[in-house]
Amino acid sequence: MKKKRPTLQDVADLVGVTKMTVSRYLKNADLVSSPLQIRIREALDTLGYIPNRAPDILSNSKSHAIGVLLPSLTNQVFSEVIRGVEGVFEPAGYQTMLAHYGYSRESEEARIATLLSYNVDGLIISESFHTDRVRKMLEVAGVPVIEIMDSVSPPIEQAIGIDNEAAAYAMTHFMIEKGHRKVVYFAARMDERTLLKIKGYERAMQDQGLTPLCVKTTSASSFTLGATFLEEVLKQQPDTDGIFCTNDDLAIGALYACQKAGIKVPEQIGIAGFHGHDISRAMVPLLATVITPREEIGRLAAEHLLSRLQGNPIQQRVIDLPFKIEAGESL
Amino acid sequence: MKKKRPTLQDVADLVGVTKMTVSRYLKNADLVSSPLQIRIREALDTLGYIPNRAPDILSNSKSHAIGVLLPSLTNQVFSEVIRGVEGVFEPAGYQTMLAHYGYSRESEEARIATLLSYNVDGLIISESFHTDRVRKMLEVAGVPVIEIMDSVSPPIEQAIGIDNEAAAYAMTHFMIEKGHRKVVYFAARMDERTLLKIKGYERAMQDQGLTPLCVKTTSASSFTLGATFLEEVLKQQPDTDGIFCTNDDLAIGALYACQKAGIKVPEQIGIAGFHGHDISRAMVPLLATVITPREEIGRLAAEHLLSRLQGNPIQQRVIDLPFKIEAGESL
DNA sequence: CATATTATTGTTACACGTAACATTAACATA
DNA sequence: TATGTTAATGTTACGTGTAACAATAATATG
Repeated sequence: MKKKRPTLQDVADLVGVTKMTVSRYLKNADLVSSPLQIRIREALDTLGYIPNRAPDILSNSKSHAIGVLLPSLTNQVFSEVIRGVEGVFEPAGYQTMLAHYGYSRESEEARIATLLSYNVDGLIISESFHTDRVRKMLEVAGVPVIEIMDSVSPPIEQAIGIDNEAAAYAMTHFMIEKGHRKVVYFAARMDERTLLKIKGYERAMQDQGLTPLCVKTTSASSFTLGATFLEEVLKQQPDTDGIFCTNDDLAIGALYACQKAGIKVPEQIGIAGFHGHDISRAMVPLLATVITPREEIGRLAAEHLLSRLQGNPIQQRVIDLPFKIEAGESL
Repeated sequence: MKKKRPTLQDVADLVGVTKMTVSRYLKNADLVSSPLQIRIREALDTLGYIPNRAPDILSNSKSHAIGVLLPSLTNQVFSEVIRGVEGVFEPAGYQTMLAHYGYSRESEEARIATLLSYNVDGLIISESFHTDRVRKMLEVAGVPVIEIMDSVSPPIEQAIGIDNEAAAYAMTHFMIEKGHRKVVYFAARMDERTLLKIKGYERAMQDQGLTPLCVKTTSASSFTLGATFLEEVLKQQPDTDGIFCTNDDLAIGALYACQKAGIKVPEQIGIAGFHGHDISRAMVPLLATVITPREEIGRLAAEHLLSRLQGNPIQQRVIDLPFKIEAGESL
């Protein structure tokens, strides 16, 4: 009953040639004679032929699809990474298959297997620690892989990102320079990058003889969470005079909570975030934050992957991109 | 040189059975004898076998992949839609292929063709107007299609969304009720949904005997744009006492600009946004906005698509979800 | 013990576009 | 006219997992 969609053979039959001739037309119209070009074009139109990549993928395993595996698709950070990736791959004629693993290693394994089962030509993934099973899969699959977000070393093949630990160290140091002493760190999610940032923060505090203090949760960050954390800290450590948050969301939440509570920022408490989203750079007061090159990470990852798909060798194993300390008005 | 990744045949050879037996094991381990189960498991492990969906897609054209086509992948609205979709399809064992078309119809055609060339089992798309070519493609492909975002009528098959025009009408009406008379509309992008909202706004103004005024641009919205628009309007229409923005970004940008310029919100100017993102519901003052069920749209679209993939008929052609007027503190 | 039944594994064919090679037709040149 | 060259189209084979059917072995039943 449900007629299947037309194949090349159907088109060829309508024209009265073999499917190979139609295939040639599709690849490059000038490979067939001009009268045939017209008739084939008409037949394609009449039947509404839609190309089918499956047989080609099967016989030469080039899918022209690349897999992008991220912890989350909603987090704004990763949205911007995706924009960077798509900006390169879409014009290059590659289809991106996005997957997310919700920060779970098990899920990461399953997602990579799925992407590979669709014969993606390359992978962009976003953690630097991987289980042995994942490493084996990537090796066996033999597709180029790029790890993004942290400039981790040594990478499986190639890594592109920032030095999260150094970035957190720098911002903490900057806050101390600005006169904040009792600086508390607000952490959420507790993923790999957050752990690195905590390390940087703690090191910076200790280097100045100060005592680090971390408020943590494994759940996702949000504006509300920033506010909740602030209340908690003010209750337990009323002399806190600085808050460094693992991302802008927490920072903005904390800042609004201060405004509501009548606490002056930055006079009474200095607040800093991480990433430098648009909102942080438009709000009043401007948020102090670490500006990270999220879109560029995506763009570069895609460009390097593309280069390797074109047969070029790895150019640079680790690409460490610069971050920037934005002073804002909240410190 | 580059050893290709192992096939079922390689695994079968190692065990000393036919690939059919291994295929059975993969589908349901109990279909093969227990001693074989162990040996197959070992062989799979040794070789690091990765399933290959291509042949199956080719022979029965069920890919267990669904295509999601959105105007933009970075816009927070669509991020949340994606979350809703993935929340359903991921546990159901479907891989989503995301694509975006940057609000261009040409690109929409190309992207749909690409998704179909990978034999997606179903499509979620996000415009209600489509070219004839697109309609033909969808018809020929014979896969279930769901249109999301606006509760448009009549849909190709099924549409899920909100009534954008009614929502804009309701908010405009609410602003007028609150005493704002010279309400200006800030529009960006000028996509289908924005046009509907403008229509609702204009109708509401006219119904109250007021003159609608729209500030427009085809470029993307941003916080900065909201600020720019505000300056412009204050120069040209200094007696403006209300601003209704096509999304929260513009509204927040305008609100911050007011704060910087010393204009009191809502006393001098009332400001309203659209969508009700987290930030709008956390900021000071709370933004008046239309709360839209973005994630639910994604979730419902996925659930209905899944139901149809399981062979069920269309249950309801148009699903019109409720929006909510959030009064906030900015009106 | 013979036949029926079930459990387990094997065989064959298929999906469809394209690379590689083969053929035919058309034209040019000596 | 015979041979060489090019242009245009055709033929064949291939990739890999699985449905459908076939065959065999093992067990049960009368």
